[in-house]
Amino acid sequence: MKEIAQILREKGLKVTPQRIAVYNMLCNTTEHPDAETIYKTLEPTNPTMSLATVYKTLDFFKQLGLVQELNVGEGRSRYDADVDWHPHTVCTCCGQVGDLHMEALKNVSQKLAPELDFDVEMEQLILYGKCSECRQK
Amino acid sequence: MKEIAQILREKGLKVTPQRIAVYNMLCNTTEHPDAETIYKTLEPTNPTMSLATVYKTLDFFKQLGLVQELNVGEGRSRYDADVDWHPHTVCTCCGQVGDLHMEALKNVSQKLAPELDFDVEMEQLILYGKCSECRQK
DNA sequence: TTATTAAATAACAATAATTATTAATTTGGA
DNA sequence: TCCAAATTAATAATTATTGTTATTTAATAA
Repeated sequence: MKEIAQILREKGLKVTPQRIAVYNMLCNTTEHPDAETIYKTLEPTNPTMSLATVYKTLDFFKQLGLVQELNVGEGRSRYDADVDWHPHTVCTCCGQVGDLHMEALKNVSQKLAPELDFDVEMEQLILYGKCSECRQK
Repeated sequence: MKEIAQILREKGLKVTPQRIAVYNMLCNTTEHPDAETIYKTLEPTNPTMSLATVYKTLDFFKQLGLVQELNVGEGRSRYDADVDWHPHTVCTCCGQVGDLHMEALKNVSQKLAPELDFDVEMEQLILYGKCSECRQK
């Protein structure tokens, strides 16, 4: 886990308890939570934090490249502290959002970039289907 | 262009001017419009149609597999009458959303499915970057 | 052609996610 | 410790979408 305080200080940005709490929460989950979930999770330990601050902090981290925003079509954004490129899985049964780390899928488009009349900066691959738990039913 | 009236009739569903208007509008554009844009575009010719009807019609078509919903992270959904699988491009400069039709990118995940502990039903690939127009600046 | 009925629509209210505003607080440096 | 600028909490506002209901319409059969 990266030292968020240090990262912020290096960039000359202010270190606040709210930022540390949001970043640590994201680093310690694989659930790809949305803003509301992050807020609810942190509420017991950070009772004065507001939801708007969670949104602003996430936006701030996004600009810094510390978190990745993900929209799987639920009408709200999820967040991931793993900013290395990787595809995501979305279970159409239980809604679980997971990570895939497969070299074979990495930069699929980059390999085709010369053929494209498009300069790819970033790509996103989302697989919708049934997770292993839901398949067993 | 498919005959929407016939498709609806075959399935025993009602053919209404609103449904025909929405479907034809979507078939005649490559812009992947959102509900608001569809509504605004149809307003001159269908002055009594309401935005809620556009939403309901789109949802209805989605269930029927006549249109595809697409969320590229703008906080709203776009719609595409081309339901064959294809990746999408999103220009980070002008916001344009385009289609790609490349066999090489088709079913990327299906080829890897056996290795995955996940039963893929559908996949979505979005490439973010610069479109040809924006690159020339 | 008209009457019937179930489905669809328009109008509008309500909700949910997110962003904007602003006064008060806090951080990091002098 | 004090100060200035950045950040936060509280809350209002906005935007996208969905829900409700009375009215209208499409399809069918008399």
